This record gives sequence, C-alpha cells and structure tokens, in this order.
Amino acid sequence: MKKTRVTIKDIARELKISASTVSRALQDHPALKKETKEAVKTLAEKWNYQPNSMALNLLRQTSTTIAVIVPDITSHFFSAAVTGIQDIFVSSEYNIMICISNESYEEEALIIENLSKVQIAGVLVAPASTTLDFGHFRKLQKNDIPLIIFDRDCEGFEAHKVLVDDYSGAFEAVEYLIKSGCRKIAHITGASNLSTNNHRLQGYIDALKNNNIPILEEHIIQASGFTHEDGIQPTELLLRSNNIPDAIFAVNDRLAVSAMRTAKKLKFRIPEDIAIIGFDDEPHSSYFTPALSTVWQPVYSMGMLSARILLHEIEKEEESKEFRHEVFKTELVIRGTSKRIQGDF
Amino acid sequence: MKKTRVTIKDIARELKISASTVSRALQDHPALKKETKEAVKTLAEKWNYQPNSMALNLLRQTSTTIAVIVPDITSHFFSAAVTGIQDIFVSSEYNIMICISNESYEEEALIIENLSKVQIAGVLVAPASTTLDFGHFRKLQKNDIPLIIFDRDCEGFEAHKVLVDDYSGAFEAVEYLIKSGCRKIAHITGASNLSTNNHRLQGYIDALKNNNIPILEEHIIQASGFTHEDGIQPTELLLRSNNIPDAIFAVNDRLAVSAMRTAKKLKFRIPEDIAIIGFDDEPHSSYFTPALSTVWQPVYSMGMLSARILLHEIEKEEESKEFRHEVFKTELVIRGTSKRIQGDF
DNA sequence: AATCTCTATGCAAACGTTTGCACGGATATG
DNA sequence: CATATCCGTGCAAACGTTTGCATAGAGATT
Repeated sequence: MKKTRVTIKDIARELKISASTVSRALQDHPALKKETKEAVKTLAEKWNYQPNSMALNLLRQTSTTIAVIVPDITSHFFSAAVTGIQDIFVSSEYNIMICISNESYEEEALIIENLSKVQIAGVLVAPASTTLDFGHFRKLQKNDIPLIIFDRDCEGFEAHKVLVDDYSGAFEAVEYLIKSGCRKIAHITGASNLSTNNHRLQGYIDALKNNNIPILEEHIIQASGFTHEDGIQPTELLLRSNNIPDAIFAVNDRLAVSAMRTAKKLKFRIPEDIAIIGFDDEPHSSYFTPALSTVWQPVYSMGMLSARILLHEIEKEEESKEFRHEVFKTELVIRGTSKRIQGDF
Repeated sequence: MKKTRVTIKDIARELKISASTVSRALQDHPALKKETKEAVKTLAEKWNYQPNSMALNLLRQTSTTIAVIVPDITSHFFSAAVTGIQDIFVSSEYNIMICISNESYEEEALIIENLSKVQIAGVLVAPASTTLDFGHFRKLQKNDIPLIIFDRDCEGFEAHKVLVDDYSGAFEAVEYLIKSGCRKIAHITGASNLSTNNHRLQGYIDALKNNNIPILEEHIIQASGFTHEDGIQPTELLLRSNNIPDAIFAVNDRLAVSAMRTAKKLKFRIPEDIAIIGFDDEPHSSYFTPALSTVWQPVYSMGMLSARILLHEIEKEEESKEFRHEVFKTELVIRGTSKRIQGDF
C-alpha cells in the first residue's frame, strides 16, 4: 500500500509550470497556447495520469456512487433487476454499490445508516419484506438524496416508484385457470405485508369474484418464505384436505415448482388433476415436466427504467416535488402445468 | 442537489473553537479537557454530524471501495459467491462495487480501465470465459492494487487464487457413474479456455482411463454457452447418434437439466436408459423429476474466503510476494438421475 | 516614451479532515 | 521573582483538483 499515483503536481513540477496550467491544459482551456497543452497532454499520457476522483468529488461536493439495496441477490428476479440497473450505469460516470438486506428491516435500516456515512449520489431500493416503517427512507429524502423504490411498493410513502402490475398479472392467471375449466382454485401466498403478494392475492380474489366463484379461506395458504422448501407444507395441506382444489396459483415460481413436485409425489396428475401457475418465469421454469405455466415480469426493463429515473433525478437542475409512478405490465406464459382453453389453438 | 452537510467547521464556528479541537474531541484525544469534548460530542450528535469520507480518503490516500468483477450475476453460482463476499465486507468499513463482464474479455478490460480512474482498495475477479490475456490484471498488480482471482483459474498468471477442485469433482462423478454400471459415458463440456471446464473434462477423461474405458471423441461435445438452451443440441446429437451413451456428465446443472428434458422428449428413461449428472447443485435442481444428481460446490464459502484474503491483503503491513492458492473440495450429491450403486444403501 | 490591450500563466482559495508543532496561560519548583 | 513544567488549544500544512483573479511580458497605439 505505497502506491503514489501520478498527480497534476508531478506533471507541473516536471514541466516547470504551475498545477493550474496543467489542469487547464488537460481541459483544453482556450487561453493556453498550443505547445503548453501538447507538452502536458503528452506527459500525462506517458505517465498514465488519472485524475483523483476523490479530490474532485470533494471539491465539487458530489459523489458518483449509487447504492442499490435488494433483499437478496440469489433469486433470479433481483439479480436480473440488478443487471438491468448495472447496464444503465455502466456507460455513465456512476458506479453502483450493491447492498443486501436479507429481507430484514433491521439490516436495511443499518445499510442506510452506514450509507449516510459515505457520500452517495442516489439510492435504488427494493424494500425488505419486513419493512413496515419508512423512516429510514424519509431520512434519505430529507437529506436530498434521490430515492427510487422498485418492485415492492411502500404504501403511504411518497417516492419515485417503478412497479409491476401484480394485480392484473394474477387476475389474468386465475381467469385463465377458470376458463380452462378449473373451479376450485387455491392460492399459495407469501408474507402479508409485501405489496406484491397482496396485489397478487387481490387479483386472485377478484378473478374468482368476477366469475362468481366463492372465495374459500381454506384455499388461501400463506407460505412462510420464498424458497422451494416453503412450498411443500402448504401444498400438502391443500392436497390432503377434504376439499381438494383443482388448481393452485402460487405467488412465485419457486413455490409453484415445489407444489408441482409435492403434487406428483401424492400421485396427482398435472394439469389434469391439479393445474399449477406460478409467477416470475424463472429461466429453468420451462424445463420442468410439465413445463411450468407462469406470469412473466419485465424485470430487466424494470431495473433499467429505475436506473434511468434515478439518473435523471440526480442530474436534473430544477426542483420538482412530483413523484413518478411507473407500472409495468406482466405477460401470462401458458405451458404444460395448466390445461388448454377449449378452442384456444 | 444543494445539500450542505454538517462539517467540523460548522461545529467549530458554533462552539467558537478551532476545527482541530473539534476533530480531536470526536476522537477522544487525551489532551482535551472533558467539558470541551462533551460540548462537541453533544452538538455533533444533535446536528447528526457525519464525517466526510472523501475528505478522509483523500487525506489518507486510501479508498474503502472494493470492486467485484463477475461474468454474470443471474446465475446462482455467482450470485451466491457475491453474497458470500458481501457478507464479509458488510461488517467492515469497505463497500463493494459489483461489475458485470458479461463473459466478455473486452468488457472486463474496460471495467478495469474505468476502475483505475476511481480510487479502489482491491479487486476480486472471476475472469470472463473469453479472457486469455491477463495484461489488465497485471496492470492492477503493478499499481499495487490487491487482486484475488476466484473460481476460474488464469493459468500462467500469478495471483492470489481461490478455486474449486473441479478435477476431482468431475472424477468422482464419473467414477460414480461407472460404478453404477454405466459404460458409455458422454460429457457435455463448455468453452474450452475456461479452467473450470477443462479441469472437469480432464477429471472425466481420467476417470474413464482409470477404469479402462475408452475415451470416444464423439462422446465429448462442447456446448456453445452456459444456458439451458445450449444443452438441447448437444444432447440430441448424442441421443440420436449410432453410439448412444448410457450416461451424460454435464459441465453444469443448466446443461444437465436441458439434457434431461431433451432425453425425456426422445423417450429415454432416466436413469435407466440414460443417467445424468450435473455440476453446481443449483437450488431448483433437486425439484426436477427425477431430481438431478450433481456436484455441489462450496460457492458461498469460496466467496467468503476470497473476501477475507483480500481484506487481509489490503490491511497487511509487510510486503510479501507469496501468493495464496486455496482450493475447495466439492461434494457429490446423488439423487434420482443416476442409478444406485449395487449394495450402496 | 507612456499608456493600452492582449495573451499566457501563476497565485491562492476552496472542498473537509487530521496532526505535528507552537504558543499562551496556569501552576509548580527553585 | 524567575524559570521550568504542564495543560489545553490553535495554526498551518497536507491530500489533489479547479477556477476567479491578478500579473508579467509582449505588442500595439497614442
């Protein structure tokens, strides 16, 4: 750790000119004469001069670091979103810093606490499932740090938001199940304070209502988490009850996959005995047998748009109190775990 | 963007003392008297003073940013590795910056080029599959920026390395297939300049040799990429040849899953007609039917160890030219896509 | 020869922080 | 009463960069 990078002063000393002249030469300042500029540029090139970004940021009172806070990065959903974000910032002067909240409000608050010690240009956050209080987000806003909420809504909290229309995604999926002949459709839902889960649940309920199918409490089961393992017990509960459903709409693909395997183990035929639709369209979902029907979300685009909005927010001059609110549409992807609709091909 | 954070000078002005005294008070300097310290601390607390990290880094000529360069973040492998890395740095003063090379040497080199414009404390990199020249890594070393190579070896390039014993992982897998009665074992391999692929290929070859099974060129097929789609064609080639194998060892789980589906489509029974073993043990692999047999890698631990080594490298005082070379062992996970060994339960 | 106008460059301050050194005042020692 | 010792604090430099202002020198105009 003794690296002594080439500075403007080194170049100035070598050329026997002042640091200001070097600085101006590198910026092609019109007042300088050609020979000076060239001499400086040549030496800077030769010595591989790199401006010290910290000195600059200190002077300008700015930062080129963007923080991205996600609950988890091993799920395809968030890693794809992060990729979208990255792809926008990679061609900008900004660098992204990834922070993982592990779906924990405490960790999320701690991350923001630590972030405030560092200079940060803006924050993109997909809130943890346990986040009910938004004080930490408000603090950022109070400090004039641009904030974008993505994927998961924080109801009652005003900010720029980039979301997915989970409600209609779920509605369409359930409506499809009904049209394909299912009448006893169960739903495996997730943590009840997540906007995404709630909107999907509401979409499920409204689709049933819309078709005059009674909503049965026993057919709405909450999984204790997002992973495959968390789908086993709810499915067993449903398929061993005395009111066995003929379809399961799961709040995500992992739970759907788990439901699939559990159903198979219990000798149910898919989709004849039990149809299954998931949510997310993870890359491997189409490789199961039968291939999983699911709801695709434009997650990469969502990441990109969030990043673009943040970028604009950071660089804009005028002060506006308007918050953007973008909602992406989903797409129903029908594969083998759901029955065909009569005359649908 | 007009935030004016509280500085040491603000506190000094308010308390009518010098900035140096404030600085010392906050550090509990023994020369200061109690009342001064307390007055400063109280006001700092009240005004929510946060030291400006850029000023500090500038003064100290250091940085608290670590760069992590991975080929891709949507694969479970790298996202888990990044999570391990993150979990080490989260409790340190360092922040990690994620950069994605998209498996491209050019992008990787560009990232390092851009990184050198920013102050960076150290770099963790899993090289892109197309990286054959290591000049960009050497440049980092020349600038005394600690570098750790993980997962993928750069043969002929000296650096700290944290790898997985791909060779014996593959050897064990193929040996298992042989013991379970397979004699015509094919291998779907990947990009030929990736150390991981090569070591797995070599493990495959040596396991066959070790059992006096001839190595057939036609049974070694290179997939054109890492995704599910890339596994279809190689499998079809194998299963439609006039020397159909009785087992496929795929270089990763995605290709294995794809081989599975393709084999099923072609009416092969798994594992009776064709056994399949993958590599990675992705979370969903056990949810296929039959569940995928595979080779598990301690990827999270690998991430953590890489991070620890980097941390040590950054903070160490003495200059040593020794490079660490850590190799993790894999574990064979036998599930349903491979036959049982006689008397093995 | 005195003044004016350019042109090219340097000076110094600023960003926020730390720290070696110096200094003023109080107390203790001779 | 003079000197030594100590305590608490401030000054100024340093990190690397930019930029408004000043200025030196040259040439042009009177």
